[in-house]
Amino acid sequence: MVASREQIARAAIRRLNADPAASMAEIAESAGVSRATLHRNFASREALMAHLGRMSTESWTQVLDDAGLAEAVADGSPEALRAAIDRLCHHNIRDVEEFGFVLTEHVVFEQDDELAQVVERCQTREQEFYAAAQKAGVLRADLPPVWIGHMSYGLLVGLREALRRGDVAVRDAERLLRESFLRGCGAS
Amino acid sequence: MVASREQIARAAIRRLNADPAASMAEIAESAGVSRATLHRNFASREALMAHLGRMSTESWTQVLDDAGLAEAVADGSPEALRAAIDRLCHHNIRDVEEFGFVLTEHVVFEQDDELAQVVERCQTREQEFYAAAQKAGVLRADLPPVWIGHMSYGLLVGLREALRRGDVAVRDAERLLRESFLRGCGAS
DNA sequence: ATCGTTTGAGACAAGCTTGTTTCATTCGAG
DNA sequence: CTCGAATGAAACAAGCTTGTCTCAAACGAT
Repeated sequence: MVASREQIARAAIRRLNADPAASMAEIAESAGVSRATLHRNFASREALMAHLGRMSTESWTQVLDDAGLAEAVADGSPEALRAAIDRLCHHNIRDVEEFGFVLTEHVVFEQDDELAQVVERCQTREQEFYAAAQKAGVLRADLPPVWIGHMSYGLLVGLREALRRGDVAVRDAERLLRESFLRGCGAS
Repeated sequence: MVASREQIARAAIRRLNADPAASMAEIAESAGVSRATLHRNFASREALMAHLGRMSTESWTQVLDDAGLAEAVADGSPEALRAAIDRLCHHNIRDVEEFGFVLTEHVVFEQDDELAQVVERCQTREQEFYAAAQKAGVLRADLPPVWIGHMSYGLLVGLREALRRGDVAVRDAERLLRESFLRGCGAS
């Protein structure tokens, strides 16, 4: 069995998604390798967490790229911005399914300055996009972009919990996220 | 110094809000008592957590009572239900400020069956209220009540994070929560 | 088949956390 | 003031986790 570094990392993510407090021994077991091999690939738990954090932030960056935020902002038309929001919801869902546990594990980022910077850059990108969407009249202007970012984060946490408990089907997730984000629960 | 059980519990909450992984020694220090006294009041960490969990669920129950959900459902008028939603947002905010760390510490509840039942009862109460609000046309009917519950939870997590990082002022919290919950971020 | 590499199992030390106990000190009610 | 109760400091054992190391076995390319 050739257990590559990345395979181990993916197994670690799966395990930590189910049990955020899993020990290195438990992670190794989930990955189907011995504790020794796990440590040969990741010198310490901190190193493993840093790697997972990096994977997570890279995935987030990828989400923002895939959603075409920059292009939508450059375009500036309401249609382009609206479409970007839809894509953002779409890609965020796969991100949540994959890296869910990172959402509430702030410790991962607080340890590593470099990682914290990437996170902040992603947040800034998002907020600038939200601000552009406000300017174009796609998002309401009476909510601070920074709050819209936190709200979006919160909705993802709630969605993850709903999926984890089986209260929401994956196929409904995108619609619920988009509708809740854009229109809320109030009857129009 | 008379350090009552409840004073210690409150100090523990404050500490755990700032550092969810705090050890018993750190909690004792934050409470201004020795480790021995902490253990005299709470035989084990599990017992302390169970007590904090109980406080949290009692507070949640109190929030639902104070918001007058049952009365609003009995009344049934859109105005009464709308007012109850406002009160729910209002009381939820003080709950989040106080018991924030519990939001993402599911472990607290998964340990204790009795606690898990109380949580479920609170969730059911909320969802029944949401269903009534949908029936009265106050909340849109195309979102499952169970999702509205998770969404509300998610918004509270996001709000807590926003408050914790100083991105949102306490005085704005209620309005942001209410507006986001009811109308979302999309421009009408 | 062979040789170098990778792996697993296990032992090991170190550190931290938890929970208990002891004992001297302090507090507070009477 | 006095005495019982509560407290703090310290030591202690036990358990878990982390990280290292060794060695034999399995693997894989040649």
